[in-house]
Amino acid sequence: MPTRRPDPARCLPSAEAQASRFARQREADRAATAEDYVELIADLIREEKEARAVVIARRMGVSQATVTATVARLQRDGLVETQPYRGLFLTEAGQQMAAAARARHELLVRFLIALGLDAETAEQDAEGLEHHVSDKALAVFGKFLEGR
Amino acid sequence: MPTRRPDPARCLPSAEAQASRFARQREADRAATAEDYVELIADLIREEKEARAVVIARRMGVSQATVTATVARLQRDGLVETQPYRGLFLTEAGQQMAAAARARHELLVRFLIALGLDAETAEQDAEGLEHHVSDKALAVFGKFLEGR
DNA sequence: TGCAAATCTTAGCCTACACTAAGTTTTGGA
DNA sequence: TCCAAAACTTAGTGTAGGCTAAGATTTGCA
Ligand SMILES: [Mn+2]
Ligand SMILES: [Mn+2]
Ligand SMILES: [Mn+2]
Ligand SMILES: [Mn+2]
Repeated sequence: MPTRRPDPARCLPSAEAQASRFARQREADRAATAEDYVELIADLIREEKEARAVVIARRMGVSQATVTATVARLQRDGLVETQPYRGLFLTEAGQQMAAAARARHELLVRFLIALGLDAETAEQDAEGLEHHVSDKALAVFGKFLEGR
Repeated sequence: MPTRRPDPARCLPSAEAQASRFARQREADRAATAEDYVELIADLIREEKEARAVVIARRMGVSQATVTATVARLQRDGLVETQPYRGLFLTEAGQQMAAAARARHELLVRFLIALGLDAETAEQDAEGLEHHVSDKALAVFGKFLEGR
């Protein structure tokens, strides 16, 4: 009987490796709200010329007070600038984050649809997956799309 | 010049549709910690006969105090039972959640690797993606795996 | 042009999930 | 057997991201 290597799927990773995966996850979680906001702000500016807090509240499904608080954090973090009653604006950093978020979002949606998922589910899933997919995985998805 | 339908990718979804996607996302986010804990607890029980809080702290990369607090919530939510100095146990509901989490996790890893991603990145990404992938998407991934 | 409605802010509250520091309890080995 | 180390809990703190209710400011239209 040959000594068989344990099935990797049935074998725990080292504590350190696992801990660092979870730590990276927590990182991504913390960044997710910022990404969704700047992506939405960029979309609104492109499609409707301005990004008003009311509209963001409506589209995020959240109260206006929550938007005020969240935007204050985004401003503190140098992603957004505000002029009350005049909408929100993205800083350079905010525009870069928005562009990256949009690219990830759209690639994911195209990938999921190419695999046979319906459009609405693809959009729904992409909204969450986009924050947890690595650049390496995105590259692999892109390659899949190219190869039909 | 034919009237052309707007490119869906360049067109905002309705406020209601978008809000409900984000709401679903927030749901998934809230469930993620519980899923990771019960999955880990199940793995530890299977691989090491018991799931001690210390070990969970080490593997989650988190303090023991954090584990105490989180486990209290899991217990409150009927997923886990505890006997101090004797490890953690899963309730029926906890076992079901763990099994589902494990299945999603493993399918995702196999899928990512099949697409050409390296194993470590696949594991890293799966740890986050697993909480945001719908059953429909998983079904599609499974089909892809079957078709080689 | 003036005021009602829309927009935005403030105040006060809550939960989840992190942390450190300082206990308490259990266990196992000399 | 007993005591030091390991395991666990408690207390106190902080931030993110939600909420409602109430107040302030601006806008637009009658
Ligand atoms: Mn998103
Ligand atoms: Mn998005
Ligand atoms: Mn996970
Ligand atoms: Mn997992």
